[in-house]
Amino acid sequence: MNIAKVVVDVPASQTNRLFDYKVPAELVGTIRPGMRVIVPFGPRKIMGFVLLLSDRSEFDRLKEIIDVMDVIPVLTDELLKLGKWISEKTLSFYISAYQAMLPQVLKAKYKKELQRQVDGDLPFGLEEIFAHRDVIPYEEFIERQGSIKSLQKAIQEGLVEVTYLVKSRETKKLETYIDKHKEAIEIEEIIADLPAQATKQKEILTYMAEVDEPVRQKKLLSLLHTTRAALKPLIDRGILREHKQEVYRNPYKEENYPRTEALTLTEEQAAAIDPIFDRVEHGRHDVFLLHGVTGSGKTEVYLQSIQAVINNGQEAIVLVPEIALTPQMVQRFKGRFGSNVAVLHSALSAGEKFDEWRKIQRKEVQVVVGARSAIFAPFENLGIIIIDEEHETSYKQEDHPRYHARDVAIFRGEHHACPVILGSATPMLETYARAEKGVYQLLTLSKRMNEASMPEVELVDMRSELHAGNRSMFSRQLKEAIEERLARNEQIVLFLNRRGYSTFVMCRDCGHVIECPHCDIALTYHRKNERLKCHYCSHEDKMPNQCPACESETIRYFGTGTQKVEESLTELIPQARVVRMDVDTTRKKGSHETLLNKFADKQADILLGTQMIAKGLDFANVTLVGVLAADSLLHLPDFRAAEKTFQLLTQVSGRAGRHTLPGEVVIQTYTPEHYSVQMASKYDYTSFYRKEMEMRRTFHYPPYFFLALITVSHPNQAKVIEVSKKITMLLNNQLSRQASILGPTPSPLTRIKDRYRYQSMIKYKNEPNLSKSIKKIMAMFEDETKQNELLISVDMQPYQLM
DNA sequence: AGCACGCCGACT
DNA sequence: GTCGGCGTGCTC
Repeated sequence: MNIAKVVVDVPASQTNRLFDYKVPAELVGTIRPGMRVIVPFGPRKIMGFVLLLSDRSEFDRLKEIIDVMDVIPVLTDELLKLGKWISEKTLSFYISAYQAMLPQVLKAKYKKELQRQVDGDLPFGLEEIFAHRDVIPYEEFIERQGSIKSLQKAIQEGLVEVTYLVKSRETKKLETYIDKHKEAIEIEEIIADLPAQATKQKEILTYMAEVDEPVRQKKLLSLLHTTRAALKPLIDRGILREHKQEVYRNPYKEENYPRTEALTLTEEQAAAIDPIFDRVEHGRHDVFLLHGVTGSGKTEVYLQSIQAVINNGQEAIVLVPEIALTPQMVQRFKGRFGSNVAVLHSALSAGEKFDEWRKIQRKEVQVVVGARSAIFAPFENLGIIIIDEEHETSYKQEDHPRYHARDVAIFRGEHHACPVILGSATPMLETYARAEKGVYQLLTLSKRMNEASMPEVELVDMRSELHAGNRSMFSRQLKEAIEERLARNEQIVLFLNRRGYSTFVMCRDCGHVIECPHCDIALTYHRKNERLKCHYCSHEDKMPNQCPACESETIRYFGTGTQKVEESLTELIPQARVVRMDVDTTRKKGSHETLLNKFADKQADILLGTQMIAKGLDFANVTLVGVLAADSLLHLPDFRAAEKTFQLLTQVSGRAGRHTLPGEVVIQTYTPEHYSVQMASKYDYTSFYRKEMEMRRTFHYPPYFFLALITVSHPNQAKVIEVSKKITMLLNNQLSRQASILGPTPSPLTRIKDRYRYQSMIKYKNEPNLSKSIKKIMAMFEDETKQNELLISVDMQPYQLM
């Protein structure tokens, strides 16, 4: 077994395969699959992952592995298999899939250097750049405009050599520890012999004589109110000893999390958790959809399931949407499981993430709570995988490899024969459909805990507000409700969805929105040429002067932001104290927490915000939730618009009246009759599901059809159109008649960074050869993709149609 | 992705 | 002749 099959760190189609290397004698037995190695590749040195060890190779002129970068494999056998599967599923390179499963710091860093080979000055003007140094970075040579020709000549004459370096970025945090180097009795003698004025040294020694373990230098110095100046002579004299010890960067100090106990489950919760316990106990894989209304106690079900897994000696992964991974959320897991939890969150520094990851790798924790990429936690004895808010679109990675955490979870669940729990108050249509078909097991929590009822929802028709002469963005009902709460000292959450506020065109009189006749999707307004376009099928229209439905002339496109809302709010109700939370006010680290604490401490009456306040927040004193514009998401050029609207309204409404005080929700909308608004106001998921399924069937969207999105981009628009058309044609030839190919059409974001983007969408039911066909087509453009600036990207089961 | 090699036009 | 631009093909 002295031949290693290696995936090299070169993301290109020609190198997307295994390369064989000889394992040098001194590394036989050390090198194992899943380790990173440094290998020669052409004239360079690069990093690679060992996938297999073997004793044969087709290739007879093997080079040797230069070095190994790990002591323990960074990828387990399971993750090696998983990476292969992901790259095939998402049509991405093996190397990209493996890199995506590891913390950033394990990516290799490359450096190219020039090394002087002779004494004395270098000829051809090279000495000026070397400036008597033996080694200089190649980068510097280029920066200082060194002549490549001269360099080549010098290399040929053996005066200079090019060397390549491969480094890992990982750094371990070290702390200094102080230890005794003499017996306690000896130390007492030394204390007695110290000069009278050496008080601090005496204190230090007295302290050290009494402890039996090494002490953190930092702790020692602060405890005795002294500095290293007093410590140094003791170390120099060999009485004490210092050594560096690795410590974890610990962003979540355990002491900050008061411990909590398991709560008594409601009847519904108990019924839901039983089948989960059963699968944990019997080590059987199943996917459960835990469909529970907001405030029904899904988290408690997770916590107790995890406890069972821990008792079983196994491990648990919990995925939470990035945006919901708040301190409040971390508290719930740390509070229950203490230091047995690792947290992986994008707000952590690269080093902190690495440390958390290593706790998992070394099996120092049994639970990991994190955003999407935590699904790759290198556990080897998984007992459960939980995906909270499974409908969240952030579980789909938007760049290569474009994987969905749910698919990865199910792969791992099958491998470990353990249950996968998908939890949501508003499951994705695809998920619920699978639960209905019996592919997933449905578990339902229909009631809130503490007998709290769902808040009453009032729909306000903004068209009639307008007719009544109210042109502000606050309806009379909402204003009144806010004032009522202010008078009672209760709190309010106001929700504005800024993202949706884009460019759909709506009549302010009748609420009519201009849609594409073929796609049932709002047309997008293009300011430049005053035209309306469909981003799915390329249908185009000119911007009308009057509403096609009611002939009113108040038809416009929409656009506004939270800042504007805050201004008009303080104008309307000057006594209100407002906290605004959006991307702008939460950019700084920790500001998220600061703002929420301010609201929790009742230093503010109103929490005004975007997406980020829709989820997971739990404030007992909030009795009113206002949604300023329910339609904002509804008319995005996206077939999931209705679903997203329903989900958002339901989530936001769930923020009110979660405890003893009853809650109320006011939803402002221009289309109160739309089924997603209607059903959300009644908390009627099932009816919404039926209606939306009908739409999806009619318009050939998931879950009835699968999608694949091919995006072509290039600086030259004509080129993009030409290539996209050709691809569409080729696809039409290769796919079955059941499949339909839409486009090419300009992407919603048609030009990014001076590149034009066009896309084609494939809707299909059963195309076993689709991946192969797409690969074949991409291969046809390979030459152009390389030399030109042509880019073809494929997204299987896309979420973001941009 | 880099990097070398080699072919071809342009210039000392 | 030979320098340098860029297209082509390879990396175990």
